[in-house]
Amino acid sequence: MLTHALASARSPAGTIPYLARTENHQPRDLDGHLAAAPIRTIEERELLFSEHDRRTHMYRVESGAVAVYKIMPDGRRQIVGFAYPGDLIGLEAHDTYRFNAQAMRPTRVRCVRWATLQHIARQDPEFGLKLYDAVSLELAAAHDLLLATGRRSATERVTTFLLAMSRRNERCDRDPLVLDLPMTRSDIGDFLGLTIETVSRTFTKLRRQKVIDLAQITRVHLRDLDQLEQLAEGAP
Amino acid sequence: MLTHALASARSPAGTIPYLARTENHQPRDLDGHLAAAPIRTIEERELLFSEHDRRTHMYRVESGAVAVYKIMPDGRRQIVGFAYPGDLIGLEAHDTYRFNAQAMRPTRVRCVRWATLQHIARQDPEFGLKLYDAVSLELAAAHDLLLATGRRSATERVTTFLLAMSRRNERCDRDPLVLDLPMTRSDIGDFLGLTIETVSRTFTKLRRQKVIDLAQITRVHLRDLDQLEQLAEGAP
DNA sequence: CGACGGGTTGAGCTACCTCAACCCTGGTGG
DNA sequence: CCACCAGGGTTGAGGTAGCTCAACCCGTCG
Repeated sequence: MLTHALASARSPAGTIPYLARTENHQPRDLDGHLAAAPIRTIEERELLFSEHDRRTHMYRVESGAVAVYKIMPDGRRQIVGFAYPGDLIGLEAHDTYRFNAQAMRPTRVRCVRWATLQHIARQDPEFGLKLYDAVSLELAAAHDLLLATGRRSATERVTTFLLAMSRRNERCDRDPLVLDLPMTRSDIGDFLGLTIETVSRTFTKLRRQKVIDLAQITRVHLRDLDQLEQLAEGAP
Repeated sequence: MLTHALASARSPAGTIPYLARTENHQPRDLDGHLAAAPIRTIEERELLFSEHDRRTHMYRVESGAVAVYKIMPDGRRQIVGFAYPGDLIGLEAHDTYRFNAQAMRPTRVRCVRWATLQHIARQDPEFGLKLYDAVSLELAAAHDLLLATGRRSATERVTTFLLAMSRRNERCDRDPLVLDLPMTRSDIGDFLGLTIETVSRTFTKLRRQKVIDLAQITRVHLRDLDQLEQLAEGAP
């Protein structure tokens, strides 16, 4: 779906070897089916589906943005990814959904019944392999997130996140220096494993260092990409 | 491959909803092919493959144990999983390996050329779906690890790890109360995102609390499963 | 206008990291 | 056979990054 966000392709190949260069291509045949698939509209904060729901559909985000997360028994929340237009949700094989998916803003998704996908895959072996490829991308994204959060400083996490968002913009032919962050500080924190306070402090620190600008809360301008990359790799 | 380790199935369904109950089943057809596949023997510390190597094979561990990890530019290491007998390695679609795989002890693996797998999948749609299922399991395992390490205390991480190992034993019809840990403290630390010192201290704390016994370094006896589970969920 | 949700900022605390000493075991070689 | 060494593990003391708690700000909505 989206932790692709953390995959960076800005750097020359090999510079950040631990961040896989995952792209958000979907199987071509899938595209065909999705073009015709019905659209469902969900409002801000509305759930697309919940954990343990019977897994009926696979979705592709058309517009808006969706947070995918789990709630732990003690109430803590781990966001495993943000899905943007073009991203797939609910792809992995399981008879129930393993996450909650909640719209961060008004969102439209195309819905494909899982049974349909399975049916196609049984007829067309290539399609099955495409599904396999798509989940592999998800897996790479999950590993990227794992590396991005494991034993790294708040600054490293936040800058990695910003660079990933920038990279996503680039892929979608949008300005890689101007980020629109539909998620709250709390969302970012629950994604990166930080508290809202630490996220906030890190943003202001970056602003003071003239690495970013915070015109509005949801709008971040990247001022110094080079230093941002330095910071993401652990520079002081 | 193996972060399945962190999937717990000991608890009644729903008790630890954030730990998916992933099993280490492989596609049945795959089993057939693996039974006939050639065996490669690797010594302790030897690399099965390295990151960026051309991905030629998929492996199944027959005996021994393998650590799968990435090295970050600053030298830190993140282990993404431990592969035990029955586990698959190098399953995900990518033209190069995305990790290093190193034997933690003398190990035998069966090797299947990726081209062969692909060939079969093109002929037999069911097989493609099996691959898809298998990667989905990997994905679930990666998410489990993400939840296990994200913003949780050292005690929670270590106990979760121990319970996962116990669960693995149970699946393999071995004593779930006696764990054989082939990995060093450093390995455990790099897996859970902790330093060796913290891992060590946590072990001795658990020993003092009579939750575990440490007969030998590589052998852990679980004394109080209930409390272990309490601790894994965040009890003081 | 007040209430509320989200964000920022500050002060203090604590869990974990760092650094350093020490122990134990197994292997090697004189 | 024992001395030595190296690698892994444990334990302690001290430092610090990020968490907690709390106050405050600001924009929005009723």
